Amino acid sequence: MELDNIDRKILTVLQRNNRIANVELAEEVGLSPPACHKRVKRLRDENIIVGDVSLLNPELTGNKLTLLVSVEMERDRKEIYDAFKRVINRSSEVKHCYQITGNYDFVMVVVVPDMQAFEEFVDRVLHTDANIRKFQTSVSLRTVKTTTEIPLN
Amino acid sequence: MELDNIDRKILTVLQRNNRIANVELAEEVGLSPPACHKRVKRLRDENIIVGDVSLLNPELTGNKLTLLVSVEMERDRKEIYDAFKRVINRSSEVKHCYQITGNYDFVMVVVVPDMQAFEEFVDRVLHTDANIRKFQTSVSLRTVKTTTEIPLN
DNA sequence: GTTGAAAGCCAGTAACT
DNA sequence: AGTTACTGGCTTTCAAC
Repeated sequence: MELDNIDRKILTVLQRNNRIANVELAEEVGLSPPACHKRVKRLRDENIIVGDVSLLNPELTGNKLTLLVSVEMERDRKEIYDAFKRVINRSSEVKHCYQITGNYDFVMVVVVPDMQAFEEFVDRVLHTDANIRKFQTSVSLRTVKTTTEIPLN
Repeated sequence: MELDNIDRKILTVLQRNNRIANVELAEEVGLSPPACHKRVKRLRDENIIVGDVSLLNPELTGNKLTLLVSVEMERDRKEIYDAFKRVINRSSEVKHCYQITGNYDFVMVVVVPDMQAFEEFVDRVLHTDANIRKFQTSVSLRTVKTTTEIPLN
């Protein structure tokens, strides 16, 4: 599926504000409301837009600690990796997880209310997995930037 | 501001789907539509909900490369850090950036269309900053997980 | 907090270019 | 692809409880 200029305009707007009225959006991108509506529908149907969500103020939620955990597995075996991925996806503490090249195999961002909750996470997810050789944790002092926006130029 | 159980229910739903009709949301959380509507309005007014956005399929946008870059600064000076943070916030390639403890000072997730774009980013943001001692890049083979949801329990 | 009602705007469809 | 025209439904607000 190809995105033309109007699609990109639509997506740029919706990535910042998806509660905009279709009539407004239509005007911003230079289309009639139904034409705009059809495009948005198509973008959703074709899974260009995969979700529509509210973002919460992280400071107001009581989740105060952000940690970065690098993980090295024992062996580069697919089943081992897949099992680990499954656990990660079930763990609500894990905000992001990337499989990477280099000294470590995974890096993840973990958000918890406090250190005790992190220790519980470590016990539950990391210490029980025999396939993890080692992991290294850094404390995040501050989230400098985090965005859901993908630039479309 | 305190969140009660109903607020948390509302936020849990809206973090997954903010296009739900107010009537439906009201039913899910066990309120009348006007009462529910007032709460959602309050949550937005009080900046508990900080944004409402569409999420795009990262695979369909032409941004194909995700890299993790760890950065070590020359000195731990606030002005140096602040200048760096400003550059990061202006760089649309940077999706996330955390200031951390440990060997490195920052870790960031950079998304670009290709390696050439990453090299341009390195030249523009990293090589021109005399306050950066070194940086280390890992290629992300796969995004195992990424979520905007904050657990509210 | 609730119900009920009213207003207006918008989403979503239809018919057509 | 695009438009205009329509309508059913929803948001949003209000009053009264």
